[in-house]
Amino acid sequence: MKTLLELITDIVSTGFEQSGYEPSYGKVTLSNRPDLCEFQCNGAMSGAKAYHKAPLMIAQEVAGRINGNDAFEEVSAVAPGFLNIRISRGYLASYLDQMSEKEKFGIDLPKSEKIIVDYGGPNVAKPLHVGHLRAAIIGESVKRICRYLGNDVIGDVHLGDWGLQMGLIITELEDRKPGLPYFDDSFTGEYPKEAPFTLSELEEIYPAASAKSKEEEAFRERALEATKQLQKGKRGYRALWEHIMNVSVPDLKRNYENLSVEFDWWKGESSVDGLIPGMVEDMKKKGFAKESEGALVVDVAKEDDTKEIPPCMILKSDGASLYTTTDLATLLDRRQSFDPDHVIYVVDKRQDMHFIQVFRCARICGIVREDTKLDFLGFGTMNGKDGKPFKTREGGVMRLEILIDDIRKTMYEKITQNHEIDPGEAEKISETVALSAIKYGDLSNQATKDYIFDTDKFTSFEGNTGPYILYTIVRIKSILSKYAGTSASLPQKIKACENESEKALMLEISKFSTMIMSAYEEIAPHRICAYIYDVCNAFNRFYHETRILTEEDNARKEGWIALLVLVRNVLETCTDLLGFDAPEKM
RNA sequence: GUGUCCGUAGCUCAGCUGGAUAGAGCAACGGCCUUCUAAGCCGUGGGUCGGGGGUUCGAAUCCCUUCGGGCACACCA
Repeated sequence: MKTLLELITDIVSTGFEQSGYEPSYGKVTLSNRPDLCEFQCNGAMSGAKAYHKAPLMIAQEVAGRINGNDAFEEVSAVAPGFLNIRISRGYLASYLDQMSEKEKFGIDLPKSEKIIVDYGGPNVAKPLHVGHLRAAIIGESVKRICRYLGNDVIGDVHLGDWGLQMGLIITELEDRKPGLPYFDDSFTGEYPKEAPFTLSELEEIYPAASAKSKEEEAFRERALEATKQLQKGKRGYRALWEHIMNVSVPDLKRNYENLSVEFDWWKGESSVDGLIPGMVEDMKKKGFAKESEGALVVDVAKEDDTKEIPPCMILKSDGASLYTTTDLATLLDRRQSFDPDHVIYVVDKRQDMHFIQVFRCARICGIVREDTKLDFLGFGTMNGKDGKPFKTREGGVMRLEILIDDIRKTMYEKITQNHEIDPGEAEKISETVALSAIKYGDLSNQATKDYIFDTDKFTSFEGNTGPYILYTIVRIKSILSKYAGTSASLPQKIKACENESEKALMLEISKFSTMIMSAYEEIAPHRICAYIYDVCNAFNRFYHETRILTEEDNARKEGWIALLVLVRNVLETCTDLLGFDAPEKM
């Protein structure tokens, strides 16, 4: 069904047309002066020049023509040429009625596409830290939004499991436990099933090895060689790699589950290793890849570049593959197994150069279809209150688990402070609310910008926060469940509103379809946050001045309940798209 | 150095496909609970939209320039 803006635009456009003007001048937008009107049309001013007429005259002409329309309460022409519109209560109510009857509130689904959202990007053998938080939160929301709009969507975690970090771990392990059969080239038996390390050992080995490689050139050389040997299929290294995966991946899964982040594919760089030789051969054969300074590269520069774009490196001079190689092979794999129309990467914005190169190279070499859309949603850094990258108090990297746990504890304290509540229940609720605090705090900012992670702000129940949103939903649910206790079924029919706060709430709700389309087209979850915040404010105002359950006029009461059902459904749909839920009470 | 993103209230952020008086929240101050969750609502104060120029009837928004900051610039990922 059409959006409210489209419906009104149709009427106003007809008004322009009937008055002898181009109908496209009838485009209606939300008013930026809510004190004067709800909708406005500026077409008379844009058209004034073309018709050599005073804008106000045009506006008056059109206003006269459409003023009687029963969609409008009032249409007025105002200097210098604004067309100010107030919508009629009956028309608004019937629009909301249709919203509540229709699937997905009556949005017109775009043409369905096959989409892959590539987010997460954790490295195995390394604990998730705050740097992974944004990818997970934003990517999950983007995935859900795409899916809601009727697309066939795959979320791929795209593990970092094939690069130098694996070589570093293997080399460090060899130094620590040289007796292991994995390092004995003459060993031909079966390797042990049990991993020669625990998760916490593994998590300690990587940073140690990483630090060592920066200080000892020889160690780094060995790690690079080990990486290459692993990729070439050295038996003992592959067996070790399996162990690393088996120890690390379940832990990653558990962590993502705690964040309500769910991947359809747990593929990684290693998954596409087999595709690399053929892909490279093909690039060479077709003449796209050539040798440069010992390495194999594809020139991706364009004439109109405003700066130099370095060639895309496919193989290092030692013959090993790297980040770009696996990303290209991944695109190839995706084409073969899923053939997506659109791939969206949710990755730190510092990697934009990498993706410019990969995208160009993929097109030049024909790895993706010509019409496949490739998008890079680069997100900004999560900073601490000091405006610098988020760190622990000691200055180290903050583990994700610790961060989440801290927020949960804060939430638990707040919840138990305010109410008498069963500790077990408080525990569950604080988990739910903490997740909303973290996710909303992130998503309410534009993804592309850096933002400040402020625990005090995010966990507050006041202002534009997750807990405030949940609190509002809980209020609505509370009324509805009380009403359900006294009545067999919830009424569906929304009545024309009587007071201003009710109309304001209905107007906010009516913006859903416009909002969801722009959130989708712009890949911008923060649009949803801004929308539900407005809806919540409008609801709380309405709530404050309306006694719903004690209303004696039954018809009026039922209309309100029907409205509340719609508001709740819209809000819960939105929070689900953001990746969190509301509890029944809090 | 080159490129790129950003600069809006004391703080954190919206608004940017050009429209009327630039919006929220926090913080400060003042009101509102015998009644559906006061974790709420209502109100007050707070701004040369970094500076300068231009396009336009109209610019926070588009263009140029300048200052300040973040980030990236082939053998890590």
